[in-house]
Parts: sequence; C-alpha cells; structure tokens
Amino acid sequence: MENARPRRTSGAGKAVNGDYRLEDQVGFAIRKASQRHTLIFSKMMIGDLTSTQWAALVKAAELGPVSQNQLGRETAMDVATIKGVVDRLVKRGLVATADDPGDGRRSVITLTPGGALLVVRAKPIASAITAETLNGLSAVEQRTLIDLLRKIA
Amino acid sequence: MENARPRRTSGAGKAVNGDYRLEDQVGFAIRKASQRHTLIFSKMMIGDLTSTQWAALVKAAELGPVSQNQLGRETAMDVATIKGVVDRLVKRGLVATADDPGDGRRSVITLTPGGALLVVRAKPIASAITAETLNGLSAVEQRTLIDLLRKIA
DNA sequence: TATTTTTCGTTCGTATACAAATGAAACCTT
DNA sequence: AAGGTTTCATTTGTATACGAACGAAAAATA
Repeated sequence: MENARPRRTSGAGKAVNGDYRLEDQVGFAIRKASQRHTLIFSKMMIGDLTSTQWAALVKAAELGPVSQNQLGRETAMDVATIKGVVDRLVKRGLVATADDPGDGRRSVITLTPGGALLVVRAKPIASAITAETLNGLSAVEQRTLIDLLRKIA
Repeated sequence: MENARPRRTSGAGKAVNGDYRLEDQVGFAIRKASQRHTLIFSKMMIGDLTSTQWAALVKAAELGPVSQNQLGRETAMDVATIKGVVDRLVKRGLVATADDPGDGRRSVITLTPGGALLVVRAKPIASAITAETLNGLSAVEQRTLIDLLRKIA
C-alpha cells in the first residue's frame, strides 16, 4: 500500500514544486462561499434586494441621513459602486437624496417610509439568510469563521 | 460600571428585536475578505491576470484540453462568465480554442506556449498571494478558515 | 488672504457574476 | 428511426467592483 497519497513532495512536509491546487487557495474558497451566499440571499430576501442593496439600506437606517460617500465607506463600497446602488434604490423609491444645505458637494441620503418599512420587515429575513448560509457549521464554528474572516479583511 | 456592554438583549443571551448588525453577518465578512484578497492579487500577480483569469489558466494547465463549459465548472464560473474570461485570455494569446472533431458543439481550449510559461512563472506568486492574504493568521487558523469556507461553499 | 490639499460626486472603461432565452448538436429512450 | 431530453456555446440584460480621471466645493495651511 505504498504511494497511496499523491507524491507531491520530495521530503517531509513542505511541497517542492508544481504542487499548486486551486481548491486549496483561500481566494477560491472565498469566491465559492460568496457564490453560495449570494444564491441563498437572492432566494430568501424579499423586495428583490441584492445583498449590497440590503447593506446600503440597513446602514442608512442605522445611521440616519448620510452622505453618499460616507454610506459607501460604511458598507465597504467604492464611490462608483455606491453610486450605482444608491441610484437603483432611489429609482425604486426606497431611498431619497437631498442637497446638503451646509455643504455644496454633498448629497444627503435618507430612507423613505417605504424603505424604512422594508428594512423592518427584511431584518429577520436577513438574519435567516445568515443562519442558512452557516447551517452546516456548529455554533462555535460559525463564530470562528466570522472571526477569521474579520481578521483577514 | 453597569451597562458597559450594549444592552441589545432583553434577557440572557439571545437578541430580541432590532439588533441586526451588518458587521456580524457572514455575507458582509466574506465580501470584505474578498475585497482584500482581490487587492492583494492585483498588486502581486504578474501578467495583469485577475484571480478568475488565473483560475481558468491554472485549471486549463492541470486538465489539458477542455471544453469551455467544463473549464467553467472546474473553476466555479457561470457559462456566461467563463465565456468572457476565455475570450479575454484568447485575445491576449494565453489560450487557444479549436473545434472538437468529435463533438460539433464543443470548442476545445488549450494553453498556448505563452500561457503555459506564464502559468509556470505565476504559480509561486499565486502561492505568495495566498500566504499574504492569510498573513495575520496562525498556521492552524489558516487551515481552519479554509476548512470552514469549504464547508459552507 | 492666497494657495495647496482634501473631499465629494460623477463618468468612463474593464472585469466578474448570474438569470434567462436561444439554436445547434448530441444523447437517450422507446 | 423518431421524439424527447440534455448539453454546449452564445447572447441579452442587470448588478456589483474598482481604477482612473475630472470639476466643484470645502478644508487646511502657509
């Protein structure tokens, strides 16, 4: 029963040469996990919200009136990205923009009543999405995963 | 020194109501980790390869001639996504396509010599990218993170 | 105050990501 | 062999994601 394991090393432990497996890389694992989460999100969430739109909405609810760039920072979105997200939320009447009286550059973003209502109704669903995404893990593993992800983010 | 911690619960342990923090959700943590990885990847990788392009290249090297959809499956890419990726790799001369003689639907994808050379040279860099992405974690934590990501993917 | 720097929002270009629809080819079953 | 099903590749439409450049406004500083 020799050579039952792949002989990818030339000594003990550390690989030597052409041993690079896509499946072993964090980046690939992150991408696959992200894909599954996105799928779960789109299946479970109400109001046709994407996970990024939800992030912007719930942050806007938490923060109250915010500038667009600030909202982007809080939700980890590029200025160009948050613009597109906000535009789509405005078009759907979930969010409104107004000129900042004190700062000619800023446009202040606020939840509309409809947006606020949607946030209230979607919160338990968002929690359920997180739970479903983590459903193969024990409680300890769930916490560990989030901790480790935070550490490398 | 009472109420030093946020009072978000109305009993012991489990939260009750409007306590949903974006920062505590896996999806958000995954997105942020993905962003950092993407940044590291683009800064370190050679040949102007994105992480998805790299995935396609290294899988094509591992598998030899493959159909486009098959390559997409191996790299966790949608048919529409893998098409765009392959198109760009073809345009850059890293990959070539040919009609499958035995199957009129398939187009077979192969690495060009330039593509093969790039894979050889980029492998150690790709490993370094993974290491850099994980660099705040201990060896055990690194393995744990990848294991847990695989479990939920 | 005048100048420099920073911040804000916008726009352009490129690259994933995926649902859905399509036509062609292959496969399977009867 | 005919008919139904699956697979392959393509296309369209929408939504992130980010680098880079831009003008306008505010802030910092000389």
